[in-house]
Amino acid sequence: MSPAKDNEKVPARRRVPQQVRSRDRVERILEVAAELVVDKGVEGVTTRAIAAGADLPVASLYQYFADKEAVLLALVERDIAEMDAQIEVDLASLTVLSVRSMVETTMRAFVKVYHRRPSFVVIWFRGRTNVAVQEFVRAHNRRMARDLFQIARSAGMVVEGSDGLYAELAVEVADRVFQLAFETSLTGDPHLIDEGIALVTAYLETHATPAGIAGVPVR
Amino acid sequence: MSPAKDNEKVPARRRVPQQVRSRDRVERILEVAAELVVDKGVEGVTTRAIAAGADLPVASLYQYFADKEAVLLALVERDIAEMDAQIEVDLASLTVLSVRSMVETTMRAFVKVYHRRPSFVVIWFRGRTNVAVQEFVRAHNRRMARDLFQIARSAGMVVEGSDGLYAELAVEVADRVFQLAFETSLTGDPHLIDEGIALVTAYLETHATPAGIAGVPVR
Amino acid sequence: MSPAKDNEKVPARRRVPQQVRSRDRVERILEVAAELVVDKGVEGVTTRAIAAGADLPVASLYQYFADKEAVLLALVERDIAEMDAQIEVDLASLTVLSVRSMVETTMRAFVKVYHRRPSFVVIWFRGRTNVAVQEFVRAHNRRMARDLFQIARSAGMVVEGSDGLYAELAVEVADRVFQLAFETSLTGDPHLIDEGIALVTAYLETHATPAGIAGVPVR
Amino acid sequence: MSPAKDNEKVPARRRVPQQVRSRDRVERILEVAAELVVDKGVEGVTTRAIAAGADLPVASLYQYFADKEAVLLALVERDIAEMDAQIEVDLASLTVLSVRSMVETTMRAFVKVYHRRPSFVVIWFRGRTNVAVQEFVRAHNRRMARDLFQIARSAGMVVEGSDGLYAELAVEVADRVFQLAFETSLTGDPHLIDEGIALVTAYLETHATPAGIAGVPVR
DNA sequence: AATGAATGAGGATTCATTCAT
DNA sequence: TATGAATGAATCCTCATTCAT
Repeated sequence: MSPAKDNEKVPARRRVPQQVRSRDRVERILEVAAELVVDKGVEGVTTRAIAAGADLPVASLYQYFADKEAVLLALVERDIAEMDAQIEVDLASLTVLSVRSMVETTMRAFVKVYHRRPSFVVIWFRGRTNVAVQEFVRAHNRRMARDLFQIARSAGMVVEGSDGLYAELAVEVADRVFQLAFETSLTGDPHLIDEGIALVTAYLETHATPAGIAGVPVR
Repeated sequence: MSPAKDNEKVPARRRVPQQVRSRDRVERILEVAAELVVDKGVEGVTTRAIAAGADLPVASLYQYFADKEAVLLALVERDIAEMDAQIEVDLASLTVLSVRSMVETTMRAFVKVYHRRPSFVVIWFRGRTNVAVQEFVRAHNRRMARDLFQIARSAGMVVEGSDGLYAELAVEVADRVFQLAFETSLTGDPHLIDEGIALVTAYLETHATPAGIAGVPVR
Repeated sequence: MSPAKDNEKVPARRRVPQQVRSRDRVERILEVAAELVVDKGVEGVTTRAIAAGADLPVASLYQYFADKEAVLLALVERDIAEMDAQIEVDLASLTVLSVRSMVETTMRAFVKVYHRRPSFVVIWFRGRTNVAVQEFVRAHNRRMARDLFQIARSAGMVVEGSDGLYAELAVEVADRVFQLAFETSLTGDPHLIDEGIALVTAYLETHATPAGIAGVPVR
Repeated sequence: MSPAKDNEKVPARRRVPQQVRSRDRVERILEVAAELVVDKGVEGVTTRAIAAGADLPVASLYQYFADKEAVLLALVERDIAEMDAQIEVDLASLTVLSVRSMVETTMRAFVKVYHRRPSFVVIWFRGRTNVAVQEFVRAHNRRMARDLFQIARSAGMVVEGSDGLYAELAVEVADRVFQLAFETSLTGDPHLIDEGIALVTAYLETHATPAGIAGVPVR
């Protein structure tokens, strides 16, 4: 993944060595920030601490990131992209689409990435301060809800007259169930996750066709 | 300067007035803190700001509270007690107990108090930093779940073999639905609240007896 | 002069020793700031430098002054008060009031204080950044112009129909002449000062009665 | 990327285009700096801001200017040259030379350029930090005073024994009157300007011959 | 019980300039 | 000539807490 994002100042580069060094540094910064988040919480991510950890002058942070918040946002963007990829792969392996299988597959995909990316868990579930992060994840949730809803509708799983709002609420509720499950442990309470899947499934099945509940084979 | 002259006998009332003053001051501190929370967010609650608002020396705060977090905790404790009272009153007025009526009554009772106590909304739904607060509310949620579960079981609304964990999850999910509904507005998104009630009801009905779904008259 | 001003946070004190230490510190801060101004210019006055010079933690500055600008303002206020006193004394010693004697006496009084207070010279004539200082001196100039105008009018020195605006302009022009004279040297170019006195006198005499030009004995 | 292909002969014009580009860039830099000065004050002129405004790398500024102060100086030099030109033209149109007509013409010429070049007003009247600028303008003022004095003396307007110092002081005082008039408004207080002209005239007339006061026809 | 005074520790960000390429 | 990258050095200010009195 390119480190270039809107919220990062990525200097145009001319020579390969520079580029490489630049990328290294950006990655080092993100890495250190991720560690700090996990070790000391979002509040522990200070420009001083990042700079010290990455062995850089504080001023150099501002070569790569507009400000401190942009570092957290970059972290979140990276992890969200990973979630999208994981969901896509996992959904593609389904042979039967049902409300239950879609919910379970999607939610388990999230859990996989949460395990790989504990820093996301901390930033998102424990420290919702950063407005940019909040808006980014919220927008992503909406987009994801829409996409999943489209898939379900194309497969004839959704009852007539049902709009995407149910999907959005379901995604947000799932998000909060995860928050609950990961609030005290970085691995997430498995029982809570199972129950959460059941809960979201139960809710969405109230808006599903019989086929959506029974399952339709993927063509 | 006091207008008391040396040759007047000033009655030596030391105990009672002190206590009274103490209570006044504590209340003033809480009041100011609540205002600050609503106006400037949890981060806006600084010892300086509280002291200035309550017209007290900063150092005097530490006569009444161990530290800053204790002030927020006191605020939360007060509001939680109010919720318990509201729930008790509202449940007592029910003539028919059902999963739906209990869920709706309880959740609406919360909303009533949220409206009366916007500071709780801000502390709890927007600023989850304070560990003491978190543990307090979590413990309260568990206690409440247990109590409600007992009521429902006594009324024969719960299927055999069901344990209190469902109730706990339901309470926590409800909490997160409220977080969602109150995240952007202090009045709470009414549509989201309605949907949340539906969602929690649907979930709990999967563990209810037919009587629990149909309703049982209160004796 | 008490160091207490609106722009200083002066803590109420209970015991003499505290009070004394407090006053000492305020004075030490002002002293250090004055030295810094003279040595390094207004830009050289940083919170760090003051704190280092006064052997205080930076944070302690904020016990006595609201912010950095308040320190400069305190300095200026102190010096302005000294000017007022000097002017009052020197004018009181005049036996004959004339435009020339009033202008000369007043302007020379300023010069005396400029010599005693080089920090004022630097702050006012070389670094007009600080808005609070600017407004304070400007307001003082207006007040002084009004006062002098009243004295002159009471003595029958001012022609009918002349308003105080001429006095204000004269004061401001005198101020600029001083700026000129002190811009490159802290002692002020004496020739320029003499010429400035002549210039302001010439200007004001165009609004003076014959008595004002010739002089009236002080009763 | 340039659209030039390898097999096209690209004419090897190296000198002229470079020069042209160079001049363009210098002009763009000055233009941006002037805007910044007016919009954000002298303090708002940062190398970053100039570079951003001129769409140049910050480092490239140093190809054309020794340092930041040099940019301001260049701006001032340009504007001062314009003033000289304006004064020359305006004085040339006089048919009668008198102290009054010379003072008025010269001072009004300044005002004209101040209106055309608000950046000069800000740099010179509100931000006297830059030493190079200060020395340049001061030197120019002296030269101008000498020139005007020569003209006046050639025309027999100056009393015997009068030296150029009076002219210099007059110029500097005029400068300070302008500072006063333009301190709060970029258009200058017209009343103050009129009074300033009167003031300078009154002062210089104390050193003028009757012919200088009455006026001498230009040959 | 009350509080004036004091402060250590830390916060984010900006800036002019240099230099290897 | 041109410039991307890098940075040392500063900047002001805030905060929770303690402690002698």
